[in-house]
Amino acid sequence: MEPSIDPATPAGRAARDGAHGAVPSLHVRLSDADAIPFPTRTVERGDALYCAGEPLRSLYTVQSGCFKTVATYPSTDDDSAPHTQVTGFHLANETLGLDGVCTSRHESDAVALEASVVRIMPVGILEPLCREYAAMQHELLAIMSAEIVRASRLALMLGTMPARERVAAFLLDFSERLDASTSSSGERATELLLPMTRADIGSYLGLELETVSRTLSKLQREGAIGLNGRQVRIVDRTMLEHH
Amino acid sequence: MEPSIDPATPAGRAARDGAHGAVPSLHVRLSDADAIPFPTRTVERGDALYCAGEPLRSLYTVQSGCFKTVATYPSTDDDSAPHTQVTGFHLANETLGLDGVCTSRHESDAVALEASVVRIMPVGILEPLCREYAAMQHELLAIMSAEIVRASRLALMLGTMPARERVAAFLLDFSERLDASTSSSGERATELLLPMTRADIGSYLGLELETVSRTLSKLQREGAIGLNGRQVRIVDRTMLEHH
DNA sequence: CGGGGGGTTGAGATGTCTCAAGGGGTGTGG
DNA sequence: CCACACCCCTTGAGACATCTCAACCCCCCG
Repeated sequence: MEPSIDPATPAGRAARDGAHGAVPSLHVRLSDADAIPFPTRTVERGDALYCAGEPLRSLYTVQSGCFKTVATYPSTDDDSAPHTQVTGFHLANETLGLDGVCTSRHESDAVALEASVVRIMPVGILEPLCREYAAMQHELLAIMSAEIVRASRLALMLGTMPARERVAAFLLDFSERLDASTSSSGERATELLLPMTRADIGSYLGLELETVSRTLSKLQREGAIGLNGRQVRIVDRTMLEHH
Repeated sequence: MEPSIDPATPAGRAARDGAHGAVPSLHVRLSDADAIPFPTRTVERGDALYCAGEPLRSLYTVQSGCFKTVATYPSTDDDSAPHTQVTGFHLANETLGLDGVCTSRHESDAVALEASVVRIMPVGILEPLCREYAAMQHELLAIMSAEIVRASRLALMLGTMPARERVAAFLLDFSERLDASTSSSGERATELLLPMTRADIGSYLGLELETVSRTLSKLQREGAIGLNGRQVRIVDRTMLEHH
């Protein structure tokens, strides 16, 4: 029995083409909802949009700003500190709360990394709406599916890549999504202002903050990026992509 | 027909019950589809149910047997070997293909680890059906959400746990799901017959197969498990859970 | 001015990987 | 029926990446 995963099949290539070089991303906007007058809410930097365990009332689309989602996981029951990890960063036009649908409770905390605005889409309204409009239902399913893919890619990255590649992939992905969020489609952002700390990045990438810092410094020394605190300039994109 | 997300629906409960302490899991059955005469298909051990890149025609529910899903990811474009990883194992009553909805193409390969039977649910039928029946729509959303949670937990595990905890969590999760799949609810399976190789486990857990082997051996020496090739007996559950 | 959060960098500890050898099983062809 | 090949698993020893601990800096804010 040979599982025979053929990386050269047309099918395999097609799948990868959509993936780009970088990692997760693939957030999608619930565009059909644009026409609907959902209310918005402002969240200050450091405040939680929702917390793990709270009943799920709504899904949220980021209008402006940036969030991190943080999952907490008991340290296999008792004793010491529970495992905790940043499971994602969410920029404008991306949707938050999808992981809570299954249990009707939020599975993670969503914390604003800067002053942000979200559009509130109550699930009690969203579901009937989706039953009415096929396109909308399909889009919701697509968004959820994309989130599955995003999480799987994160897992793949955490399972297979060394620190350098993880950080590089993170930067590339972030720049792409920054571009997508400003809808200045075409070229990608080359000047990034990271709204999160090194510790956040490390948590997301499965690294210690020192490792993140060191890796960024090394990328700078090698001329791949410019670095000034949270200001990052992507100097040599191919250097980040190829290895 | 209950439009809102109700934590007390059978689907909701099923989803939560699967969560438990261990890691991923959280597969749910599309129970409402039981009444519908979807066709089935038999897949021989080692054969692919679908491959990455293929257009998404159907979702599949495992009737019997076991699958692994394998994601391939180009090594940041060119040069050497592409990253590849087992992103999940799927037992009876669990649903396959969810990650393909967003792109209408499968994102990974699904390979049978033993002779298996699946129920085929064409998306072209499933979506209209869900528009008709609120409960079914909700259940599909819940399943997809559960898959997001599962993938996030895997990422969390890969990002934060040492080898020993990963292997222990894997065994506990597998035993729980084995129990769930045989619907002998209540107590959990204590005697496991793993259908996958050490390499598969390692790929899934972000470890080398040698590390998996060593870790299993150590767990055996310490009296937490009994080990005989792919036959695993869980001797001391708390030893696996608590650190 | 003092304190605290965030960031950088160094040096040693350590867990996992890598490379290598060897031991069963099982299927197949002589 | 044996022999061989192949896959899977186990175990060892050294290499290496990342973690851990620690010191220090900067900046902002009270």
